[in-house]
Amino acid sequence: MRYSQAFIHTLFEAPKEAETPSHIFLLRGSFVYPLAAGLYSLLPLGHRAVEKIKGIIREELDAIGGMEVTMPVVNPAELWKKTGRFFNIGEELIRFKDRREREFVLAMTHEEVVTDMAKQFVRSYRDLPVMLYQIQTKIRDEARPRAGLLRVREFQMKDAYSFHPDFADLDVYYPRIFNAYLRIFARCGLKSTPIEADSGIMGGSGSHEFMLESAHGEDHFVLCPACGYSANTEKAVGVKAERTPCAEPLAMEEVSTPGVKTIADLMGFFGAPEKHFLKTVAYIADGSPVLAVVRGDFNVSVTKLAGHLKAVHLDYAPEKTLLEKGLNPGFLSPVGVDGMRVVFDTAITGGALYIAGGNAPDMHLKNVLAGRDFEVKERADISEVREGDRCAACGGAELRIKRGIELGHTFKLGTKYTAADSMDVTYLDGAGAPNRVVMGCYGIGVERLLASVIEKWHDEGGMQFPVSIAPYQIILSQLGNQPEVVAMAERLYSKLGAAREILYDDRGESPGVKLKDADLIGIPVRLVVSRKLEKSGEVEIKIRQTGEVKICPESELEATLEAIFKRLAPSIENLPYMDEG
RNA sequence: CGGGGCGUAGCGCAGCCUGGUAGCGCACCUGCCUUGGGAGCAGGGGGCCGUAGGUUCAAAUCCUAUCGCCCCGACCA
Repeated sequence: MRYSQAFIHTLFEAPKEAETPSHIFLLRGSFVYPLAAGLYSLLPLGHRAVEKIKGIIREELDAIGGMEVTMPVVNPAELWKKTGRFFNIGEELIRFKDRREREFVLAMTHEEVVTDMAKQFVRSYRDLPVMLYQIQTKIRDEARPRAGLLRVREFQMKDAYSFHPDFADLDVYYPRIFNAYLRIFARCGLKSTPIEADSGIMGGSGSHEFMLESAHGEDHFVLCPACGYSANTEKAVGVKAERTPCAEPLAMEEVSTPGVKTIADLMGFFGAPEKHFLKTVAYIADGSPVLAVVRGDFNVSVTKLAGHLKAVHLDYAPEKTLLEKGLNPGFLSPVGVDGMRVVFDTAITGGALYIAGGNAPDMHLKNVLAGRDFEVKERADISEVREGDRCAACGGAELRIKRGIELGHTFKLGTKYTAADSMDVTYLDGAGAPNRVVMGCYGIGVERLLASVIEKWHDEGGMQFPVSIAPYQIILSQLGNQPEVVAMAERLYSKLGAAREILYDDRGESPGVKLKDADLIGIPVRLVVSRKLEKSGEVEIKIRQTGEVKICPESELEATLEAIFKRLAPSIENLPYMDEG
């Protein structure tokens, strides 16, 4: 491609809304163009990079037996009502009616549609297992799109679905997709960290998120530096240091605390550390109020609490509801609560005295003792791990909390969508008996992956693409418009263009502009021809990621490039592969 | 949805407080010149000042409403 003919319009200055590196460089480099909040057009450079990523995904999924399909974005609401998601999902799911008043949704994933296909065509155990995938537009009306392509409302997602005769077969298949994911990210130049994720009813090792460690990530995960245990913060389990029981339990007493509500205020008021308090938070779980009690130095994990309660909807209880129940926000307490479900965190043990709310305005209770002043009927791990908690897996090291971008998610779905009360998908086994189909689902956000690569691979001057997903492998910068220089550039362009994708900067711009643009758009290998080099029959080769520069005789150029590209190709060796049995 | 910030040319900004012919840099167009790190000279095109009301002889500027965008938080099947 000749730059002079290309639809590439780089910006000297970034639009002020851009703050994260990937957002800034995608805009400046003419990769994307914003249409509205969270909605972007992919310009030619961005489009090409995304197509490269999709190519890698296709290769890896085809290699483990996947078959690509295409499914509609507009889905009949009826299908989504069958699985319950029409009702369970909030405003993120766009619903509308067509001209005949029939209800539809815009698909945010395709479990319903693909399961409907499976229901139609999977009849026999001979049809299983099977894996179908699609790379298509998904629509989610996100509350807050942000950071360019990292979180958007319309995006391409690779979604894969596997169907199995039973759980054992899914367990056998799962490592293959897990390993394919590791290869996909590695081939895009990223080191991904698979972490245990919340898998709801499935439990165990049923779900993994593949994280890229990044300061601009919006997710947090826990990592044990000693044993390698890693998990989503919401799900991660840590060892909670217990408080030592007091020798002589003092009697509970009321303390007037006008306007003192938060743990921080209370610490000041009582002159006691965080862990001496009980933090009581009121939720509404599927319509019923629930109190969650954790120690003052912990926070409630909504995920763990919802999992424990088996609740679909879990929200903070509105102040109004609390007052109706005779509860006072800011002074909540497990003491003296009747007729309401109260869940205690496992950190709250007997023997130690606590300071709790008084369940009355402007009042707290001192010297509260579990078992004496309130009953602990229900105990569960409902608190979030903290940086520095000890690892529950190896018992030794202190857990670290990292920020990251979720690149992909693998999930043993089980029978959530194939169950009788959902879409009811069965097949006949060898004995002619009906059996329930078991599913797995596996997603990757394609544009987010592009943005993640830039988050990882950039410097002050711009992007530094891995050769595997760069929109062009080579940029040929012609510096000087002397006939000999032009002739040499043209010669190289046609000769190298046969084997590589090459962007030939033939513009009449000054050298500074051309070189800055080459850096900005991050093409991995830059070739320069100039008057000086032309005279000696040489070409300059610069590698964008490393900054290495070498001068190469034109006659040796192809062999030299061959070696360079071989060296630059991302490796898929030594990844934390799962045993495929 | 809560908190904060911003809407003036494609991009970055000034002008607004104190109302009076809409400006600067980059980009773009023409010509000359120039080719190793965002060159030079000369000429030029482009804006209902987000939108709608109001105040006023007069509104980018003051008032009201509304829409949009960004950041932090909540939320994220």
